[in-house]
Amino acid sequence: MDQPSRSAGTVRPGGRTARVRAAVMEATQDELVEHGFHGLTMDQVAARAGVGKTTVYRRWGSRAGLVTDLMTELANQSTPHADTGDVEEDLRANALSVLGAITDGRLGATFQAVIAAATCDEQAAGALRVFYLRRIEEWAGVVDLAVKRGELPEGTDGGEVIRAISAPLYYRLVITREPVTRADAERSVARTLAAARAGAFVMPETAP
Amino acid sequence: MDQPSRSAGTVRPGGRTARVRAAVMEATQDELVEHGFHGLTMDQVAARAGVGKTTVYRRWGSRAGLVTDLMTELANQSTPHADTGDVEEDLRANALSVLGAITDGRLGATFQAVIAAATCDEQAAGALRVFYLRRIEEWAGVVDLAVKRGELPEGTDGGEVIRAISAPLYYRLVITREPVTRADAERSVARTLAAARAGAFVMPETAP
DNA sequence: TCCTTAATGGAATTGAAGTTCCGTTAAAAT
DNA sequence: ATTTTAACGGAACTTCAATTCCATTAAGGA
Repeated sequence: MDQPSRSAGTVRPGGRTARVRAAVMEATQDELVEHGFHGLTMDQVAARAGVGKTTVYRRWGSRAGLVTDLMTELANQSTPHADTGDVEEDLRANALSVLGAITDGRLGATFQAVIAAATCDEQAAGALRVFYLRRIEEWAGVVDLAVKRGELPEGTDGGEVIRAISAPLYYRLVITREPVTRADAERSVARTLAAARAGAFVMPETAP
Repeated sequence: MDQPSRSAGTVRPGGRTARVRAAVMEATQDELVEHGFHGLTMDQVAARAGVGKTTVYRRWGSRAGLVTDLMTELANQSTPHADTGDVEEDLRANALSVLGAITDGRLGATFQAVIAAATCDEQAAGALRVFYLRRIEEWAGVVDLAVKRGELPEGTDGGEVIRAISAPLYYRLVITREPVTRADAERSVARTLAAARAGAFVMPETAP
């Protein structure tokens, strides 16, 4: 068979190839919004994009390949962290951004699809991990700044704080499947901040 | 076709029917451990259980039906919450129990499978929600006791505390897909407790 | 013990997802 | 403008999960 394949679309990326890619990505998102990841079929995507299904298989290989590509695209659009001069405000901005990514119609459907895809595909799981670890690293900066300003204890682990902010939201989304609201986001910020101020995010020294 | 079906196996639940059920549940778990939810097929389960696949389809309807049944069985085996007289100990017991459910070979594979199933099936999602909401309600008791003992502020929301304990563990498991360790469980307890002591889990009064 | 029928299981059928074949189209180089 | 060949796309083919059919087995009541 043709490879699942990073070879197609790289040598002549102009004109037609680019149009095909755009149409397929667009169609994939539309299908995700309407049917979710489990209802996504290569056939439907191809038809909707007005493209031969051979092409979709050749360039993306599988449903997971499609959502992985979509995720990679989102990763490149990610914005730098907030910097309002106040940790609480910055963390709130982060929480609301996560809330949006989860609940927002088109974007939310895409994220939820990638999460679903990650439960059954290594490639999608990898893309998801890379996306979030980058994002965590980026936003950890607001904690470092807060420490420098003396708002939080010396040694507070920024990455862990950022994880703690979004964890309850994803818990509701994936595990208990309760609605995720703005109030949940606000509460998460308040609780994480309380713990951080109490020094619960100060990591023990590991270096000699 | 036959219904997906709650009618079969209910009128004559003795002898053969019970044996078939036990064999199928056993085989389902084995298959989940080896191939995960996405690699679970009705065919394989039937073969492994030494049972006609018609029977599996008739009684469980789909892969999601199988894992849902498994989940329901686990729900009935759930144990009462700890009561050591010390919130920290009790919450640690909860965190370690969650950790075990996630990482333990056979049990962990089953839970992860149900979580995966829930991303693409309403029935499985419902079973998952019921399971966790029950569990949360059960363990919320340790917080109520702690409040009575004066260890935590009056009005602390037990359900929210319990959710906060496990949220970071599931976040690592499902979203960033990092290994989940005992240290993560301990940290989660420490942080949640710090926030709780600071009153961050006291819910605003809603009654007049 | 015998009878009724619930429940099972082997085998054939269906159908949709995935794959391959090969001719056609159009980038990009000359 | 011409040539080369990357990339596309229609259609036939393959594969395997899901479904249906019907004969067989054995619970549970008389």
